[in-house]
Amino acid sequence: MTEPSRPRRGENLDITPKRGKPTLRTIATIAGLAVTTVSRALSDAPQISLETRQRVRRIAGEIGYLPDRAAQRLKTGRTNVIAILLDSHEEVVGFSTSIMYGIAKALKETSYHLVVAPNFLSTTDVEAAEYIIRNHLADGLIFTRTEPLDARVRLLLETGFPFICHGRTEFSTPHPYVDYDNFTFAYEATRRLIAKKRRKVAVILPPKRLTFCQHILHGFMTAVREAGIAYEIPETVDLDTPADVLRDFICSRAAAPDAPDGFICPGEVSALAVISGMGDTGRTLAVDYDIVAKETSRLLTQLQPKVDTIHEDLTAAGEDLGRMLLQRINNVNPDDLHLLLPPQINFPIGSPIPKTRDLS
Amino acid sequence: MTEPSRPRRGENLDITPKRGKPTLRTIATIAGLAVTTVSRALSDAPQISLETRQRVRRIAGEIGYLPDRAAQRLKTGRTNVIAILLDSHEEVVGFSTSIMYGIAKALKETSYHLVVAPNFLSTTDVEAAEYIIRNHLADGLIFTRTEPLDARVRLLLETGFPFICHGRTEFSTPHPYVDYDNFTFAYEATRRLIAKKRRKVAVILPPKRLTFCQHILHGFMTAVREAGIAYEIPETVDLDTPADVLRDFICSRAAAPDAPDGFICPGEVSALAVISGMGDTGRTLAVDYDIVAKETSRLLTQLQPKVDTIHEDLTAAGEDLGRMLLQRINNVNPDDLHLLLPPQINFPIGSPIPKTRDLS
DNA sequence: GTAAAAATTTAAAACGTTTTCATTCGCTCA
DNA sequence: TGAGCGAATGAAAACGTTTTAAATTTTTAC
Repeated sequence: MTEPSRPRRGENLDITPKRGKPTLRTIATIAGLAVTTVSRALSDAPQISLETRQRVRRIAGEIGYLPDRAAQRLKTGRTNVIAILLDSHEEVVGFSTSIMYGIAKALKETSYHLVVAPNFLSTTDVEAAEYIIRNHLADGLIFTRTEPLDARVRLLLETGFPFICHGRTEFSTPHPYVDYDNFTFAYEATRRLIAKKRRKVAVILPPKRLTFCQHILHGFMTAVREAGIAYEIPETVDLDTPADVLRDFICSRAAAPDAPDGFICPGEVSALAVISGMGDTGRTLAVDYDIVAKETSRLLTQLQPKVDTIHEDLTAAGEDLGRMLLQRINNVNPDDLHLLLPPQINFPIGSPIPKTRDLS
Repeated sequence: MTEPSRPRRGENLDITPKRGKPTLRTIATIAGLAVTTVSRALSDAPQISLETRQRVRRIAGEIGYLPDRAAQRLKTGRTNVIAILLDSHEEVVGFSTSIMYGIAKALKETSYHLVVAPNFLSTTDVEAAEYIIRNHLADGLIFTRTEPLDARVRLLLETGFPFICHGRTEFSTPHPYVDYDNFTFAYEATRRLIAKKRRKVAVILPPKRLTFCQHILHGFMTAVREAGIAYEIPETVDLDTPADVLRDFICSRAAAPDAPDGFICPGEVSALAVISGMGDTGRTLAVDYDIVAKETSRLLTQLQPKVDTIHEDLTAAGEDLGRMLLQRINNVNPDDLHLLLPPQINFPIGSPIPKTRDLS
């Protein structure tokens, strides 16, 4: 047996690891400590003496140490990533971008990163969620536009994978969500039109399968019934209908003698389509008819003669989504992770309204 | 020497690893092979016999094996991730979303994921790029809205980190890019207005620091000079100006006796602002003035009396960006990774134009 | 002054891959 | 027959962490 090739203590002077980046071992060698101790010192473990902790921190800072995420992830099983199912539809201007911007804001000072899940394209949203769980691509998942019995929610509840969604569902098991109070949006929007003496109001609803369609419908119907006025709910178009199709529909409808003289538009594009369609048949906004629109960007601001708007702050929603998902990952009770964001009404409202009547 | 403790073939029946997920070892045990061989078989290494290869593949499929990305990443140093610096501005409708959608499309069948870099928010874009390089957060980087001497490009060229950008620069070192032919856009747009007998044309330029501002200006000036007509370049507003401010500007300008009767709008929001502003002072589109707008969503389609548009397909650009970045990561020569996307002109053009005169 | 207890530190074994280097096995060729 | 060869497989060492269990030092208690 020849001399063992293992270097004795201090013998290995080549501190720099293969790839050039400093590792725990680099710090350990410099400080004359064990890797274990360094690891503990950096993660504020209890047993490390204050002096050692500070010295390790200082060295780490000086040599620009950054933990290797892959190694951490391999060891701990945590990815430090949250994923979002990116929506392909873009009828609400800047929808996904605003949400993502907000999420990124919430993740800013954490160790988490945001990955965009390759959901769309010949894959359903459920399959995308499945993909994320199976590959353990993230520690948590965010998605939007929920349905009452959303298949994604069902899957995630079954597997116990942490998630939060933008929009409510009707599952009996509670789960985290952030939603916008679309009931109040629709209720106040409708009352505004009624206050402006409009006598037949119409609402452009979101696709029926989406939960928030029910909320808007509910708010709309409540106001309409309270006032006892005529109303109209177009069946052949919805909020996701391309602008030109929607406009053509409005055009044809405007020609009829019983055409509505008030419109609730829960999206800026639909508002533009209505204005354009009505304009084509000689109707003037604020004279012959009125609109209350949901505003999510600065698109409508000041643009038209005067459109009443109710604002929905999607970036704020994104920030809440990110923050609350992190809480969920840290085992906060889902019952404490419900948030209903209030509409920001950009016109004077009349009599006080009953508060949040739609929370089941 | 005592009996070695290594289990004999088939002796270790505890196939399932701690975390429940099948690993290479699971397959190896089932197949009675070494982990090495399994790894090779799955990665199509040359020395493995066809029979073994097929058997391993079959078993892997049956037990639902998925490689652990963290382990691969730790071992190989490759992250299998590409990052995008998300732009916070959203004056071009759906800009970021469309690009990301395209990138995701390009990444679809690869092992790559897309992460959104936490760039914005009290951090400059350069710092965001630095962060990504230092943390080795991704194998490649995508960003948009380049400047002629873009600080991000400079940094990335220096460090040799793979990247591709949307927009050109003026660096002498070649680097991959995808760009839209904004020269032709502006040139043809201007010629269209001239053909419509407009006698004074104005262009809403992007912020001056951006490269594509120069291209638009160049195309505009070329057409204007060829025709020898009057023109106007507003100095106080640009494409990133909020819609309401832009509209107020147009309003005030429209009142003057020397107001333009033709507008180039390289973005849909600016087109709406112009229409609104001109409308406020009693000017009618297609009668008193004309617009040629760049169209990136379906927002303007059919909406207005008749706006001439030139289309820019941002999703296609995103797809090219993703595809070409992967090529760059695989060491394709940067000189071969240049792409200039042609405008899609939605109106009849007159005489043939010289082709791509703007490529230096 | 010593034994027990507490406070620190450390060695070594994982996590699941890839990769280097060795080994086995059946052949061919002298 | 056995050296030499190529094809196929395998053992073991990494990659950079975290964690379990053990060892060391220091403090406290008597």
